[in-house]
Amino acid sequence: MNSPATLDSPSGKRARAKAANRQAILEAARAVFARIGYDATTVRDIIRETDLAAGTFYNYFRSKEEVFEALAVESTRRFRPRLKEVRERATDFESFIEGAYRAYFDFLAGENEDAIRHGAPHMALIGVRVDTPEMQVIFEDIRADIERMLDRDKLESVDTEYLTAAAVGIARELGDHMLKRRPIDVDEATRFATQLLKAGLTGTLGDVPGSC
Amino acid sequence: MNSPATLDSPSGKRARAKAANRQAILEAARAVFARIGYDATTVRDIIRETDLAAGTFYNYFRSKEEVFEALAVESTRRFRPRLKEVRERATDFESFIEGAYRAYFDFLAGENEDAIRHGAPHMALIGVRVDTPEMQVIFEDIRADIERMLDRDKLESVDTEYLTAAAVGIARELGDHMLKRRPIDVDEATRFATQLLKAGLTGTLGDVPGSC
DNA sequence: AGAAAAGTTGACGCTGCGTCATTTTCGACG
DNA sequence: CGTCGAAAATGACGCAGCGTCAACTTTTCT
Repeated sequence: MNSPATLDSPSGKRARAKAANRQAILEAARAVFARIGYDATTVRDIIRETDLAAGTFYNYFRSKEEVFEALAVESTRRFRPRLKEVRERATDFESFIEGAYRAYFDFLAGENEDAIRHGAPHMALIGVRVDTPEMQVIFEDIRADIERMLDRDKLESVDTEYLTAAAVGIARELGDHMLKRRPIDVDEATRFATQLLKAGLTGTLGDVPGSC
Repeated sequence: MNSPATLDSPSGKRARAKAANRQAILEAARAVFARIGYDATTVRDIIRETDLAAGTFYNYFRSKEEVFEALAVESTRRFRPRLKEVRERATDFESFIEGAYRAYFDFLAGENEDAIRHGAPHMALIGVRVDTPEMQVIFEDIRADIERMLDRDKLESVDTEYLTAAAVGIARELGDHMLKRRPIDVDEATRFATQLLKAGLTGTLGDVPGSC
């Protein structure tokens, strides 16, 4: 009659400990990266933050780089469902773009709010500027979305890879600058990015001159 | 009757050696970064590529990070005059944007052509994605240019920081993708970026609806 | 020429890395 | 329960690269 386990904690004590250790290392790493910066951080710094021994670290990750990557993957994992929701709600190109930008800027603000609150000496942008495979998956997601939206709406004579790259570039750079302003204004950044891309696109699509 | 020195090599033997050593270290670093990647590179790897001793490295740079930064500064130093020329030739906003994008993409292709020619296992993008102070200077340059162009042309009710960020973001991301295509087509990237930003801007500026 | 200043050298002590033999913990089964 | 094998944790060890520094060499100045 004992219920076997909750959903996210596996059956045995063994497996539970394993998951907990992995998580502890990830959290410790996040903390240390934020405190002293990624470059300065050593594997020992990370493991010291947990109650594990040095050797144990290597049961979970091969290196500090791999921990970082895992953190990045974690971030993208958290972001993807948001994008999916946007995709499902979107009725046309504009609403998709707007939703996607809002989702990204909002996510970015959320991810960095701890770091910001604590003065964030370093590494405010965990998991953002990195080009992990997971990041490329998101890129392709967006590209596919854009392609679909364009098909649905109008022409498709656009270089969707470049268009996606431009959209993503705007998001990244604008996001960085948004984070530096106080108060952080997600709406403002969303409006700016959306309008720019929307207008830019109609201008690009409407290759045909005199479309008025 | 002995001519003192050429223009770029200072008077004494001492000073000349110093400049040469510094340059040797920078070139060695560039080579090693390109060959085995920035992370894997050690100060010893760099110095081994020169005929200097380990200790000598530290007479010139505090760390491998500092060498990298110096390389980045070198890159931006080489880029800035190109931007200046564009600024001087530009007659209106569009020609400036086009010139700036072309200058950047061309520069990027040039900077990476060695790495690309040699199979570029790593580190194709030296001095690009880094946010050095020098990079921020260029950002501000561009922003000032954009502001001036907008004043000259029309309104100025735009958030020029965000606009610049968007322009730069497009350049960066598009540039990355341009480098991955064969053959590398600077014209194509320039056309795409220019048209997108131009159209986006008229759409943004022309907040007034029905501008036809 | 001789002395002082500037620069180079490589050996040294130290820190952090990744491994691995040993020990501890867990869970399966009689 | 007790026993046993597998899984995981531990921390000491050898090693690699770091940054320093006292000794040495080269240049410059007078």
